[in-house]
Amino acid sequence: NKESFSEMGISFDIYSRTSNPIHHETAAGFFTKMYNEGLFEEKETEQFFDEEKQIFLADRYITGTCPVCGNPNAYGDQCERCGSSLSPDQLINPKSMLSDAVPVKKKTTHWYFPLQVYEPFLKEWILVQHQEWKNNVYGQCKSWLDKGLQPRAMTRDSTWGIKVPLENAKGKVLYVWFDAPIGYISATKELTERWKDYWCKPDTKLVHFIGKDNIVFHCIIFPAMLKAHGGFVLPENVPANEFLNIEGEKVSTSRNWAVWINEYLKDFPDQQDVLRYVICANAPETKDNDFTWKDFQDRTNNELVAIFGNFVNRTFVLMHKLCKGKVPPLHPELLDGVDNGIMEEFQTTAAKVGDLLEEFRFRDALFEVIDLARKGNKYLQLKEPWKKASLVEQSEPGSENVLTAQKQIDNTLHACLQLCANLAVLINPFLPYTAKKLGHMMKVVDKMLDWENAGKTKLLSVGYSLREPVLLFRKIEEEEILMQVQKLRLGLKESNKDTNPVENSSVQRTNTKQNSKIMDENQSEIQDQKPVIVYDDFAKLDLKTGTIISAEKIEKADKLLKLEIDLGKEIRTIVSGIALHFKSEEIVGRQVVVVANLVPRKMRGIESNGMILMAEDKEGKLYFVGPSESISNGSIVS
RNA sequence: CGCGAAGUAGAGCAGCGGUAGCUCGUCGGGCUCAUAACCCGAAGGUCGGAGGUUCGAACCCUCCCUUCGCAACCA
Repeated sequence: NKESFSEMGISFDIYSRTSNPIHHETAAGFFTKMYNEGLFEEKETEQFFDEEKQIFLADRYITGTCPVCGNPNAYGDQCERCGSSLSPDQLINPKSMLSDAVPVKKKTTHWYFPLQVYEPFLKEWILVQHQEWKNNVYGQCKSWLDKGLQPRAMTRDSTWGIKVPLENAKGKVLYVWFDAPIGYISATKELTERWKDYWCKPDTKLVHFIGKDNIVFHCIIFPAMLKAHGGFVLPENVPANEFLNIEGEKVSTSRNWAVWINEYLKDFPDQQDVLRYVICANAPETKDNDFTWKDFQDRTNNELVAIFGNFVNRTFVLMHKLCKGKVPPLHPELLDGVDNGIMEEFQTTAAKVGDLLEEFRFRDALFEVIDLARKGNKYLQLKEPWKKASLVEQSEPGSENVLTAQKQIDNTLHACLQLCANLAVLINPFLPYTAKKLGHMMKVVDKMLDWENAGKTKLLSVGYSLREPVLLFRKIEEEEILMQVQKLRLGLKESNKDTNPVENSSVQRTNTKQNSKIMDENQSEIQDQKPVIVYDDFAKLDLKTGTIISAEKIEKADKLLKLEIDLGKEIRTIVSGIALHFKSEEIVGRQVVVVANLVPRKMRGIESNGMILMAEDKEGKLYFVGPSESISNGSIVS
């Protein structure tokens, strides 16, 4: 959430949500303009309709006998037994899963966005003009474009979402992937009246930082929408990352398989940059990667402490010992190739890092910065100012040898100090807290850390006195990471046997996978305020307590668990989309609250008779809602 | 046979037709201003598997395996 970002030194110009009125307005306006210009195909399709329930049925909600293998429980889209792809027309004795009524064909109108119209444009724009896009992004786009794009419905029959702003569109809402990316525009509007400077001027570089699961929406559908609407810039790049796992397993906030920022900072106070470093140095830029605490320790101790921190520390210690705590003067007549070489290195590294950042190769960029510190260590080693210092001590004061030696020491430490200043500038985008600490040691203003100073050789003026060194990083001990790994494992267990229901939250889980993803991207949340209802509406709900007596994962469905719930008088089968959040064995025996009079619905062939109430926190973690103490099954909840 | 990405030393990555390389770790030696760097040396890889093209393949082609994502499911 926003606080965690902020604690880690990540700030937002705007942190918004798609439930905002300005977004509804913007998305509806976007649709209206496209509609008025005739950019949608209004298509009336005949869809199967359940007259009893007065609802349109998607293909998979129709069941019947498979014409191929005779399976009596085939679906309108596919027969699970023989694997044939079907259409509902082919089914023998079709019936609605919701009511057993025989589905009738009824007309429904939706607005389709003819993506195929923009295919030539997209092919040119992506396949020709943006060959520099990352493999994973380019490959997926190419595959979609090669297959040929299809018209895509931009509206849905649904009760929630942004209403289609047309008169004859009752019960129709905008498709989530139509309105969600428009949220980026809405948020900019919320940020500034001059939002057009960002969205409508050709010198804007629009970049979407996303995960690999959202590539086509940001590279194909949204750009096509922007192009169709007109007047907007298109994304310059979409450097989608792969996924980061933790200790070999997928991150799961609900299973508590995660490193929580607030807890991290409790265990590692003031060490934001260490985590930032490890995550960036090991970012899943080209393939899925793993965060391990061992790697965290290794990278911290061997790279941050031993290379970067050590270089800065030894430079400062030597400067205080050998140069009276001041930036020593430069003696050009004594500069040799090695000295000049390291000074040139500032510039080449700065340029390299800059280029890599422009190419979104953050991992490599960060490596170059550390590598500069590594070169600093080598330089210092080669020059051995401490040896010259002992020469100065042993020789006669004022002699030629002594003067020369001191001058050489000056040159070396001058170069090292300028290098430290450069390190501060170069590391600033990655490790801002470290850059600040360095700035403090060098007694410079924050302005010096600006990128424009990267590569400059005169960031610190001669004679300026600097502070005593502070250690930038500290070693991570073995016990610390063992504790973290244990914490992770134990945390996983605790969440399994956690029986305390969340009492002050009764938010029903309504968001789908898709809009929860959009939440992540837009940093927005689902509508947390629903319209007021009368008591009668509430009274219609038949809420009962029940105990989960069995839970099993459903084949071929990632997220579904088939639950048997003891409601006292009866055992109900309920299918629930929580398999990613809970393992079946860990929820058996739990008391829950069930909506008992919900329309039955088949999912993956299993009829679900009700729904389990869940609460979801900001992180997307799910909690069962249940009685605070054990209570007899079938008790009324009101 | 739905589509895409990935599979290279203990870890993380680069190489994408010409004697297998980088950072870290490991082992031995040197040096010491420093939270120990730096230098010298060593071990460690049948480049996911099997075929094929080529004088030559980690690299090109074919098939297969594994992982992740898309799609489907997600009241």
